[in-house]
Amino acid sequence: MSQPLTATSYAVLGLLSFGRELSGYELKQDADRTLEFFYRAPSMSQVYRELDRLTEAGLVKARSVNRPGAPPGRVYRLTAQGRRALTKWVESPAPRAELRHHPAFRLFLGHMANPAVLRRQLEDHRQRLVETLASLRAVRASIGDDPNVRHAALVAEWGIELHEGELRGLDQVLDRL
Amino acid sequence: MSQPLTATSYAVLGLLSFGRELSGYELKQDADRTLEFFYRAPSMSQVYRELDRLTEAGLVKARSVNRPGAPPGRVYRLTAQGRRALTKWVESPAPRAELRHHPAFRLFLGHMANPAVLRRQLEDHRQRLVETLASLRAVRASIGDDPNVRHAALVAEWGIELHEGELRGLDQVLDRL
DNA sequence: ACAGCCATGTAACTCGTTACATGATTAC
DNA sequence: GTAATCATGTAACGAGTTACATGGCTGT
Repeated sequence: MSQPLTATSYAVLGLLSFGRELSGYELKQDADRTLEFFYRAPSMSQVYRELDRLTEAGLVKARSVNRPGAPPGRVYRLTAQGRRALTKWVESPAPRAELRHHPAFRLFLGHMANPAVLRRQLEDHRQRLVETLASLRAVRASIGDDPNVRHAALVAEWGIELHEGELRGLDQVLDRL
Repeated sequence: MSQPLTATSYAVLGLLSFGRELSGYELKQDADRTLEFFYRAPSMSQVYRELDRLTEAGLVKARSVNRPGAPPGRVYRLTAQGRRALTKWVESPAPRAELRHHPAFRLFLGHMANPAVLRRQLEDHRQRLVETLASLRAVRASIGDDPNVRHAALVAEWGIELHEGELRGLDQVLDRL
């Protein structure tokens, strides 16, 4: 009996759905570069655990490789069954988006803090927001209009609007604080 | 030796920092109404576990009560030590905001889905977004300019801008899809 | 020879969840 | 009397984290 898969399992499956065979290590790097913007990138060890699980369930298949410039390892690809399972998951109703907004949490409890410290917190967050926006714009630009990653481009555009809204709101807060 | 507290512990502590004594049950309700907008509201059982932990650490204090219209129970209040601990936490650097955006995740893997099903997913999310915005505006309006909950009002305003940005981005995506 | 990256895993642990158990009070 | 709400917990589990362990390959 195979245990039920989680969103993280499908994240790994999803990264393999773009056609390239990937090692656990490469999967982690991909996750850090793409998934990170709208989901949580799993830890290295979690990636390997998911790969074991997905292999056992027959959704991915490993192949041993000896690549130049790297120690021997394994690369994974989707099986036909994995492809079907992924499609089914993508088409199943998505749970609501979850937000764990620590800086907003601090603001909510602002009556407990020194006002200058609170403002500093928000300004630090503003800096990170600006950086995130720059990364997102760089990602969007690097994609161009490659139809292969059309949806990734849309996600990037969506993320830009979302973060611009957050930045506008934050500036408003800093004004009124 | 008391175990280290988590963000959830401080959430409970934070809800008690507005001055009212609250029961575990009331804390859960408050969390669902306020925290929910920018963080995760803990489950009922988690709230009780945190209260035990915070009591043991001397950060909150319980008092037995018999209120009309309810079975006997306990209400909690912050201790001076709890107040200090909370201030220290609020003033400590906030981790970055975390997003687990399931609908964006589905869009990212849109190449695996039937286009009509994908669009439907996004339209369902749009509906929820509109509802969230309405709730946030209602919360903001109900607060008025009560200086006691000034920061909560700012969080609501911030949330409105953020979600408006997300909605704009989503409509753009739906246009281009 | 040593730093740094590529690569794979195990062990211990924490957080938080769901399911379950219990029972008082109030309104119908 | 019975359903809904208020109220408090326990037990079992799951998902994911950090810390640790291991080792090969490449460039300086």
